[in-house]
Formats: sequence, structure tokens, C-alpha cells
Amino acid sequence: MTQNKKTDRFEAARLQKKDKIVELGHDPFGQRFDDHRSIADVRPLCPTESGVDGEAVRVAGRIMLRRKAGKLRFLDIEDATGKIQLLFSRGDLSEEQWELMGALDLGDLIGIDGRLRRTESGEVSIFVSELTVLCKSFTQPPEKHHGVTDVETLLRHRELDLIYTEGVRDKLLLRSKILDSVRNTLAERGFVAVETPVLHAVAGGAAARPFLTHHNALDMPLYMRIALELHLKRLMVGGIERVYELSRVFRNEGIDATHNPEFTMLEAYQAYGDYRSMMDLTEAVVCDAIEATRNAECGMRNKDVPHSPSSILHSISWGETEIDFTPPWPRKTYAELFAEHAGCEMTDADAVQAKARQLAETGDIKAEFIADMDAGHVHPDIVVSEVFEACVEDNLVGPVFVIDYPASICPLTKRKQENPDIAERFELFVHGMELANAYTELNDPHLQEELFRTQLEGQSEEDSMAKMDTDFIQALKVGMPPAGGLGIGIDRLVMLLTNSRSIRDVIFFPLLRPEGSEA
RNA sequence: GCCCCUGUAGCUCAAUUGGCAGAGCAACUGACUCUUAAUCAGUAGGUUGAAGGUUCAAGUCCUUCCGGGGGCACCA
Repeated sequence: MTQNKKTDRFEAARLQKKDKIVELGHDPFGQRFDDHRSIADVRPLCPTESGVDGEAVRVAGRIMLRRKAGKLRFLDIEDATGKIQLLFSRGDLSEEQWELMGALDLGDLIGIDGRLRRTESGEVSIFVSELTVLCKSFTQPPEKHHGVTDVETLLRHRELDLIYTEGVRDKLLLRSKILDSVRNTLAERGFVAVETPVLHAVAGGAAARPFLTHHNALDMPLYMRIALELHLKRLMVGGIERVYELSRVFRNEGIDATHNPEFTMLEAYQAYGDYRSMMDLTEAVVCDAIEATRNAECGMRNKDVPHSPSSILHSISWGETEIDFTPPWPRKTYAELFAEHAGCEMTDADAVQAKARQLAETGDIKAEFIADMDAGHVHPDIVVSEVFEACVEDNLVGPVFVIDYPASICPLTKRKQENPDIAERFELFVHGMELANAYTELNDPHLQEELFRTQLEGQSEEDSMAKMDTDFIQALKVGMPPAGGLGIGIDRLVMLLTNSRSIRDVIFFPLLRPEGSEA
């Protein structure tokens, strides 16, 4: 890196201090430090009156701020639970300890033994009796008041973001709480967590462009999975009646506020259920997660939590608005929503085409699409789908289950008994964002095989989700129970529950282009 | 892939019409035994993202490239 030369002057100063620490007989990189307590635990133990000696405590943390006042040094340190002020007094410390203190810099990790006591101004403090260096830091910390604001720096050096930007750590840890909650909800209902292959010979189960890789020994191309679906259904055939996987999938597509190339997906399958069972499950998963985030926020270091408190148990803040998730959530059919917002019946092909042209004029639908449509290259249901996306989805504030989709755009879904043109599928929308997608799973192997073939019509191979997977068809022939299946985009769920506008806010290390390539 | 915005010291930001690249924090030296973004005095710190061009003169204008952000497209 060309940066090295610039940073040298800072690193050199810290290297000298490291040598000083060694000279004084201490390890600049520290050793195991037992029996320290969390700062959050220790703070309340401080006597309320200034100048009164409290309990002897041992803590560890990173040096965040430093102030000098004559032969006194005030250091603020922070651990995973909070901050506390340390006071070093020249009069109370040995020469060796005072010199060791002088070799500290902002950003160093230290261990402290001392007594809790309030300063004259009433600040909770630890009056230090012994300092232990736990790790020397060699980089210059960001500006103490403003921190780092440059988004690129924050994303490329997420550890700095976590240390120095207020609330970032809490928000990302909230993600872990949500994941725990989702797993608990599923476990309570008897779902078994499994792991299936990430490397697929055929990337099926969704319509998305996969990442391509290669196995050397077998000399064969492999795809990173774009969905979990097909393997999980094979496990249902195998007798695992309630099964889920909560893990990473990969899609080789654009990056924006709601898309990262690798993201976390939940897929759950329930034998002998249907898409209605999955609505109940979705409500449970989301409501439990809302409760979990509330409980987590109560114990958090920073009070500027994402959500304003509300009297409604299952409600969350989203921007300036409040969304009520109290179940049951409304269920509206695709057809009625279509009629409501498009102003015509989706079965009236001519009217739908007219609406599509109208939407093209306002730019909500691409001109190219209209050209394809007029040339007869587009299935009528695709036109319906296009119009639906253009004029319905953004109006779905939600939460709302959109149910009963046109069968032709759902090749893995069971058709309604009374109407084979309609598939038993729902998508959950909240503020125009697609949060969940579920089906009554198709378990007729011959129909499935046929749909895999016919879906290809009018679509490029890579745009189709209907990729023939013969192992999967073979499994269906063994016999898969009628079942409901559910998919939830976990990153989007976390965005929703943490009031985050960008998916990057809820992923520790979102994908970025490498910086400063020499080429 | 397209359009708009953006890149100045480790960090946060200035720099008039094209006219000597500056400040705060951090660092370094010093003063101060109760500070709270401590304060005060001093020192040092720059290939203005990169390359080219216009000009007596470029952080500023032009071209290309690189990174980032936002929007569009793609994403059933």
C-alpha cells in the first residue's frame, strides 16, 4: 500500500512507546487477563458520594479518550458493555506504573485494577492502582468528536466503524438476536435445522443468475446455490417432516440498497401443511423477532435505539411511521389487488395490455417490454405480473399477504384444486418490500417435470427458474408429502426490525470492489 | 451497463472569479492534582484519488481512468 509512507510517522511514535513498555518489563501485546468484570456490571457499584472509596474492581477495555490535568490523567475506556472513566494519579502510583501509563495511546487495550470512586465533579471513576497493557494499538484513531463519516472508510474498515460509530455495534448485534429468535420460533414448532450443499451442479429453486465456480479434481463446473429449496424438499421426501435451513445464498446480480450478492435466507418446509400453515408460521417468526429486538434493546448500551417505544406490542418504527404487525395480517388475493389498483380484471387480456401501455407512457414499464408484448413474445401472465409490479407493489404498506398468484409464474407451486390457473402462493409485503414468499409445494412429479420443460418457453435459459433437476424429479417420484414451504429474506427482515434503509447497515462486510488495484 | 454527485493532512472540514494549500481534533515538546470534545503555549504533518491537457498561473477549467454514494436498468 502506498499509504504506508504516510502513516509511518504515527506508527513510529507508537513503536517507540511499545519499546518503552518492553523496557519497563511488560508485554505490549498482553496475556490472559482473568476475573475482570464488565463495565456495565461495575458502574452501578460506585458510591454515590464523591471521594468515598468503593469496591476494588478489575476491568478491561479500549482507550477512547484521554485528558490531562497536571499530574492527573483521565482515561475513558470502553468494553462490550459500556464506558467508564479511569483516574491515574501521580501521587498514588509507582514511578514504573506512571511511566507505563505514559506509554499508552488512544486505541490501546488495557486491564485495570483499582477502586470505584466518584470524582469531585461526580463522575463514576476507577482510581487506578495497577495498569496491565493488553494490546498496543499502532493506528491513529479517528477524530474524537465526529468519528469517521466517510461511508467508504466505514465499509472498508468495519472494525473502526464498530469501535467508533455510536450504535453500529448494537444494530449488528441485534441481527444476531433476530437470528436466535427465528431459530427458537422454528425449534419450538418442531422444525429441524439442517445444512445442505452450497455447491450445486444445477442452480435451481429460484430465477437468478448464479456464481460459477469449478471443481479441479472432478474437472466440472459448479454453481453457488441461489436457493435452498430443492434439497430441503428432498429431505421431506426422506422423512424429515419439518425442516429448515437458515443460511447464505448467492446471486450474481446488481448491488443496491436491498441487494447484496450473498445474503441470508430462511427456507422452512412443513409436511402435511399448505401455504396457509406458512402464513401462521410467518406471523409467528416475525412477531417473535419483534419481541426479541425489543427485549434486546432494553439491555443495550446506547439509548438511541432504533425504535420509539410503542404501546402496541407487535409494532415497529419505520422512518417516521409506525407499522402494526399485530396478527392476523390482512390477506388479499392477487386478482383483487390487481383489479383495485390497475382498474381492470387481470383475466381481461386486452385491458391489461392497454394498462401496460399506459404505464409505459409514465415510464413505470419499459418501452422494450411493450415492443416484445406487441410482437407476441410475452405470455399474458407475464404482462399481468409486470403491471402488478408497476402499480400494486409500491402501494402495499402492509403487512399484507398477497395470495393466489397466476400459476404460470409459479413453476414449483401446487395449483388450486378448483382453478388450475391459480397457484397456492403468497408473498408478504411491507412498505413495498417483498419480505417472504411461500407456496403450497407442488408434489406431482410429472407435472413438475412438465413445468420445468415448458417454463423455458419465451425466457432465456439464465433468466428461468425452471432448470431441469433430474435428481429432484426422481425424489418427487418417491413421494413427497403435501407441504407448505416458506422463504424469508433475513437481511430484509433485519432491516425492517432495525429501521435500516440499506442492506449494508445490517451486513458486517458487504461486498465492495477492491480498492487501489494496480492495474 | 447508463445518468447525477463526490474524492484536499491519520480523522472532520475550509480555500472568493483560476492567484502563496488552511483550521480543529489526533501526534510531538512543555505548563497545570478532579477533568468531561479539559484548557493554555509551541512544533511537525500535503504528489489536493491517478494520468494527461489548457494557462504566466490549476485543489479550482477540459479529457481519460480509479474508488465511493444516490438514482435508473437488471433482480419471477
